[in-house]
Amino acid sequence: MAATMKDIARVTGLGLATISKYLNGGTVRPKNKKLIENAVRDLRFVPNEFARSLKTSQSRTVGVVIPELGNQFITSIITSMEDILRKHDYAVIVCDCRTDAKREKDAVTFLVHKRVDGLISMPTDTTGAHLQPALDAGIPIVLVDRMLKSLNGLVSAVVVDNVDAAEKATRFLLQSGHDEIGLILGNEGIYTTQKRREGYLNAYAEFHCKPREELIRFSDYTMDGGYAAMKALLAQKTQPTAVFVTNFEMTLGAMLALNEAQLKVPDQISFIGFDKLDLFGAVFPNLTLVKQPQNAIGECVAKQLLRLLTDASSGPLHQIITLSTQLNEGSSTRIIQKPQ
Amino acid sequence: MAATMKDIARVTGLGLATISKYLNGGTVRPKNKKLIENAVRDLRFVPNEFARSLKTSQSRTVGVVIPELGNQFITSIITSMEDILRKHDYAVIVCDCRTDAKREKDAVTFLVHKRVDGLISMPTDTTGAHLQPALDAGIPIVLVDRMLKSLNGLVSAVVVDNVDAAEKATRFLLQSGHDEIGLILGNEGIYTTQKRREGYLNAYAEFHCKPREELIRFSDYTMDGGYAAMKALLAQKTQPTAVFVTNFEMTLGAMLALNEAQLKVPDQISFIGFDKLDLFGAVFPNLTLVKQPQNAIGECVAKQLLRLLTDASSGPLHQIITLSTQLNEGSSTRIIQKPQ
DNA sequence: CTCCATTTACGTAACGTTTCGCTATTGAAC
DNA sequence: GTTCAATAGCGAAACGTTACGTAAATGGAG
Repeated sequence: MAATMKDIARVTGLGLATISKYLNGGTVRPKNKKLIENAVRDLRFVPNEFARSLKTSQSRTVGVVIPELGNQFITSIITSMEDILRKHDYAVIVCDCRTDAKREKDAVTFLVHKRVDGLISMPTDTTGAHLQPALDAGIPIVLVDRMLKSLNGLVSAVVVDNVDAAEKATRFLLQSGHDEIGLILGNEGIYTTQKRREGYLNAYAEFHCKPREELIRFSDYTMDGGYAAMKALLAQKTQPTAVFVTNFEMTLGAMLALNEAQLKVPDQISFIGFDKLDLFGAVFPNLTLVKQPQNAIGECVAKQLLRLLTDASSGPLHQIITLSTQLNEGSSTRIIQKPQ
Repeated sequence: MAATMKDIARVTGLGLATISKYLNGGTVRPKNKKLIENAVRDLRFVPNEFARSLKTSQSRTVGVVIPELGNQFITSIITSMEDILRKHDYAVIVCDCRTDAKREKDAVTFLVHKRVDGLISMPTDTTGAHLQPALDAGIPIVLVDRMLKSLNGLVSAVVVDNVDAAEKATRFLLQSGHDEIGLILGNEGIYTTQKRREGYLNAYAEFHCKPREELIRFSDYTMDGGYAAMKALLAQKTQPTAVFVTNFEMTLGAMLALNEAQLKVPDQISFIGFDKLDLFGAVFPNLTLVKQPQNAIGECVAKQLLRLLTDASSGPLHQIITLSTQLNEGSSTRIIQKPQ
């Protein structure tokens, strides 16, 4: 049915190898070039990717394993990533593992079997064990948002400067006179959790003081988790005068808890959230929040992977790239007089 | 490097065809079965999908073309769809076309060249012109959420009963005594827009009356669009006593406009939104809204495509499947005494 | 122990590319 | 009109499967 290179060869009277050369950007005599171009058009020839893949061992396909497609932070990264990769003729296979270790492992195996050329992973655990099959197969890997120290040197990663992000937010609150700053973090074992905690403590250290332990709540990066953590903070005898929440979903949950408790922001409590997404504009206008550069992250991941996929020579193979965040000042924080 | 079937044949002393037969579920003598299984394990044999695809002309891959990955309604459909397809060993290539006709067309061409076995499309226009390359290539297509009448019989589709959905919502408001019900729709040319408008008018007809034309606002299914449309409704001399907004993003935008106008829901205005997503739970608890069965849609799409991909015989090839919606009563509407 | 109907095994030819190692062609310089 | 680099073109052998058509092995019946 569909035309093959053989047909082109027959029609043009040229050899198979010549057609192949032309199609792959090689130079052929102008006369033959015309000949081939006409035949390609007339026969509606489209190269068979299967045969090409078989010969070259490349699928021009990359796999993406993420914990949750419903997460806007993630989809906004994927959008810009996919855009770039597709421009370079790479297809993106998305696997949602629903924050489940088994599904995550299965997804990687699935993708390795599909013979993707590269893998992008936002790991749900801290070991990175699920990546072993890809590592064994020699498939280049780029981690997103979360490092896995055990895989240092074996994979690339694109993360944000989490320490700095948390430091900036916390410092901002401290400078405004707050000293009882609640901190709502994700799961204790996760990279971003640890870094953000570190930044928070650094800021306190700058001000030569230490936060009460009870101000730091580990949660799980979900809306419900954020809600519960905020409730717990409010239930304490000494309520915090400000709260810093460290991801999008928990920010929503925490705000819900504040609304329920009828606490006015910023009059009764100051608030800094995380991740600037369109949505916030609608529901909580003017929240002060830490803005991660999702587009830049997506682009960076795509470019990093393309580099690994093409010139495997230039520079050190694997890199850790750290992007910086911004503190977007809204009107959800206020300056207080510290009662002395 | 990697083991091939030839290696298995050599190690076991069996023929190539026998190995192939076993791998494809054929019966071999128990003794040979053991032999092969051992060899497969020892050599870590994994079938080469490239070669397989070349022979069978199947990629075991499906393409998905959507207008916007950031849209939660869409991602929730994709999540359940991808789950099922992957279980059947199909990879899902996602192409976000950003509601852009050119990108949409390019995406389809890209996927056809990648030789996907099937295509899932949520069309951004009403012509379906972008699907031509897939149609030409004989690739089965399943439309999601939006029908294209011009393609009737050529593609399958999974939609919800939009007429009924709008009818229920509007009827509910009419029964509560409202007769000035604002309606915020999407782009005028789109399938869902037309159907939802139809349902709204049907409900009015049941009550033997007609809405004022100015109550019906066409917008564009974006948050900003919803915001503007709501503003426009509120700017009219006769303000509606209730509003029905017909998608998720516009619901957010409309609520924002209400908040800004300091209108209390439902005391000053009754409100029915669209699409029940986790998020609403947090930001506008207890909104009355039309709930579309995203999971069921995703499942249905996946199953429909799998049917087209496998037993191409059973039943009529292409089907239009209509799922029903639910009206989730919250507390954003109230019964009013119609001033007589 | 033979025979025959069933199973199971196998050799081989595709599938449509890319690439290696040559040979043929080209055209500028003499 | 030769000669010689340089450039283009070519034949054929892979890549690793599947599937067709036939050949061989099996084992119950006679």
